[in-house]
Amino acid sequence: MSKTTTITIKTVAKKVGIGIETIRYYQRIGLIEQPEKPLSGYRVYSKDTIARLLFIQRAKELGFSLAEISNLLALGDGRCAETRELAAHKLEIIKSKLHDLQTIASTLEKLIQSCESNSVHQNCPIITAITKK
Amino acid sequence: MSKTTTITIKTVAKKVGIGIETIRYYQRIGLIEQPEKPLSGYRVYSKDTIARLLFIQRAKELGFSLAEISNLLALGDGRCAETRELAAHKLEIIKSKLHDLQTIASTLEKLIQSCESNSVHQNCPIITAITKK
DNA sequence: TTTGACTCGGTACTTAGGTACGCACTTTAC
DNA sequence: GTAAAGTGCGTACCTAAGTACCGAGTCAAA
Repeated sequence: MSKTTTITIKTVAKKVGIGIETIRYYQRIGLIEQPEKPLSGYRVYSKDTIARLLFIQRAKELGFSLAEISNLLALGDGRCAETRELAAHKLEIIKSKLHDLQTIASTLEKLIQSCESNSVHQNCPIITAITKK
Repeated sequence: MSKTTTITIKTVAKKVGIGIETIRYYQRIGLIEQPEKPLSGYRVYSKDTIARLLFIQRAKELGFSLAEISNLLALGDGRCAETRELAAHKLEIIKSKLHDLQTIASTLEKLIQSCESNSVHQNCPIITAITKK
């Protein structure tokens, strides 16, 4: 009496929370496999595919690119050191980006402040600062 | 007796520190103007163009997109409040990105640590964590 | 059985910011 | 005066991660 839904691509998309086109795209670039196509009819997906897609989603949230995720998946569960290497490298890049953004934010903050304390309507300090650095 | 170099596109590129193709690209998208072309010969650039390009470079360093820089340039020096608005909006976006990256960095850091204290060769904690979140 | 929803497969388009190429000219250096 | 270097212009290509669209086939419900 259980609803044995055949898992079509739409079901997968819903479960994972992505679009059908995205799944097809991942298939095109080889990030996930396409299930065999029955002689006639629609392709049927497995729970493994859903799990893999969920993995991909979470890795994306951690800032990994699809290419990097592909590597992570290829490494799998058994090569801890290499996985750690990948993660550490990613962390370095993220830290460097963080640093850059912090510099940018504090510069912008200063510019905005100087602008706020500017009563003259002419000669915007922000523009001046960018111009004359 | 002074070296009156005609400012050709290559001169501009060198002074600003960008490629010729980039200058042409900026012309294509209307970010900078193309000087009139003499009936025969090469286009001659002005110091204003160089200044404008330097402005663009610095604004880019502050995280502004070319579209935003276009707005900044259109606002010019006289509309301080609007410029400040643009900058403040940018700052908000950058702060939000900063926050996201910080979250990502600390998650990654934890994962890497758990991986380092893992003596077993099987079941990489990083993969496990991404899988089971 | 027919209609509407779904799927397949392929191709094209999107954004942002360039980069590259090819051909015909022009300018400069020797 | 001739060769090399530089320029103009147009077009195509690049990355990343999708998104959109099309025609033809398929499935499910009424």
